[in-house]
Amino acid sequence: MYAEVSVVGYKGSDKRTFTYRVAEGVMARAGNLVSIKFGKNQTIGIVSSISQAPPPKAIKLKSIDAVLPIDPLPKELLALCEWLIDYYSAPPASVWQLMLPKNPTTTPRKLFDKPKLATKKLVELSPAQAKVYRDILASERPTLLEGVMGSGKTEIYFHLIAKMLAEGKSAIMLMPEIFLTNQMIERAQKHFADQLVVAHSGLSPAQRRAVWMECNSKSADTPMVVLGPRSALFMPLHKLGLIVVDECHEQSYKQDSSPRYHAEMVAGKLARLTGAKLVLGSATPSVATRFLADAGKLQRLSLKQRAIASSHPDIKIVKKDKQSDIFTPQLAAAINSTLANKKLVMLYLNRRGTAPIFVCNDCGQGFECPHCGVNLHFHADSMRLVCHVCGFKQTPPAKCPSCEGSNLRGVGIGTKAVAEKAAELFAGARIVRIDRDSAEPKEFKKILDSINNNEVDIIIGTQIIGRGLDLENLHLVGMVDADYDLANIDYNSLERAFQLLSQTAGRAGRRKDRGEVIIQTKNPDNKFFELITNNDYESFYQSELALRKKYSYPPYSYLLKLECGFVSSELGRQKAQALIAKLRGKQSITILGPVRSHPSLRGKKHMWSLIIKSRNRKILVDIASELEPHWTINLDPFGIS
DNA sequence: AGCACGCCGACT
DNA sequence: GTCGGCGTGCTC
Repeated sequence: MYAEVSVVGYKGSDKRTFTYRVAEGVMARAGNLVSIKFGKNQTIGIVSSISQAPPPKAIKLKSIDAVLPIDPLPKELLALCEWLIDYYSAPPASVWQLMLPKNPTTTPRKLFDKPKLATKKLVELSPAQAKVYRDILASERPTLLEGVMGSGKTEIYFHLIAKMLAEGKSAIMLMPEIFLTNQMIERAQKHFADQLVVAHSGLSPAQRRAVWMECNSKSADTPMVVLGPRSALFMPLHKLGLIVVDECHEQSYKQDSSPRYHAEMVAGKLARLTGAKLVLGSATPSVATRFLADAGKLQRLSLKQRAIASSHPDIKIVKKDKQSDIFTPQLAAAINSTLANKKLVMLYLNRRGTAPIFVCNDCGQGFECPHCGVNLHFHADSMRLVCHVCGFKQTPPAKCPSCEGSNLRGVGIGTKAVAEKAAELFAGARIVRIDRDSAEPKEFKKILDSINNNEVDIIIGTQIIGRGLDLENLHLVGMVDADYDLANIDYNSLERAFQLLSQTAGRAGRRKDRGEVIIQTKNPDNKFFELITNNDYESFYQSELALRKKYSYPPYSYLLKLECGFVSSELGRQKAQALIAKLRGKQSITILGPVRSHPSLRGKKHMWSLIIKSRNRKILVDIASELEPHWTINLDPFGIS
């Protein structure tokens, strides 16, 4: 007997399976994991099929060494992986690795104590929630659920999950990593107790393996709930009844290493393969997702009012001119009065460090990361120039290396500059800064605790504070420089800005207290701010969609982003030109580039990229599948730069 | 991923 | 010459 085996240790893209001999007496079935030799390495394979006939070409075959004592994987999941390889033109092994834990052979010790909670009864749904719940269950189509923060989406998810469990079916609930907080996990644990499995990034490899094994071995008989980030889609569940993708517009649902999949799309495919219900939830769905609903592919439901009565915050747009300080008088006054009322202030600026640029004032000489080619940011507290891509650090030189002048300085502002200035202006206020520089997991928890213990007056941070933090006492949100979010560097910048600013603004005010938001900008007349002020997603969507149509960007076209890198920059440019020449004359595509990538260096390699646009996705997939191996393939990239 | 092979420019 | 860095191809 012969087995077609997907080899996890194979990094190429041209072959999908390898044929192995199955020795007499070895029981191998499709879906089994097997231990095999590949080249000189011992690796793991997944049996995709078994056949009696030897392969047509005479090749020396190796034998399967052992069938691992693990139940065969769900066949829908194997089909999903096959689909993923085709749909994203991804290296097969990268897809198999998604599905398998690091070392599936080792038997786990007992790793964690499952909470023995009596299952807490679910809160009864309001009439509006109950209608949404019924419509989701009644519809053949997947659902796009539009609802602002606090509108009670989570309760609906929980009711749907409970219903599935009662029917003997499992559920997957995806959230962006940043929303997967202790609070959320505890809430889910209270309701689902030992039926719940959480797959967050804090798990050790051994715990991850235990969770994986539990899903694969138990879920055929005992339904389970998996709560996790995008990778949770690949948990081996045998009877799947429901997939929820919460905050489905979040960028982190697109994986930026191979396989470059989007969890929204993959969830859709898995739902079709398994017959599971699919719910996509967001207050600000991506233009692409909302467009699918308009096209009739999704049922659109919405939860208009917040479950907890409170109104949309009062949003003021304040003009900032070239001379303005970090804080306009209006923002400074609002901060002072908020502090006087013992309420919390949140200041948002989507840029870390003290200054994003460090230059010689005499000759304009800048400083770039030797590994990435991006400009280094200045951090005044540590007196370092830091690369925000790879973390490279250097001490700023005392003299300009080009003209020997000593007028070196930072230009522009980041969160550290805001924190410094705030400490000066609002003496006595207790200030914390939250961004990637301060948000090491344990550090982050400490900061959160101090906020919850009312030991903080002003929180300063990047987008992490707009998304992750849910604070009762928060009254004022100040956006220090909204123009940075609007800087038009990509076709989807506005969409991202709308999501970020409306989400961050939504943090202000709770219950009786109507929140206050002050947005500082040099262009207060920009129509965009009117839409933010009125929380008008619908108008934003319509105007953005018109732009996409005019310039033929998604959802009116598909994109393929290609990247290559060589030690010689010239060689990369030549390879790109050669590819363009080869594609010249091909129908229904537009090629943009080649341009130097951003970041332009990856170690010693100079990176070049191209964008290929088409209204026909299949054309792009075909182009991708015929490329030389030095190209990295990114279908449906998040932006073109 | 690793490893072998072959190409090419640099240097004794 | 030949050494080493770099790019490519191969693994049932």
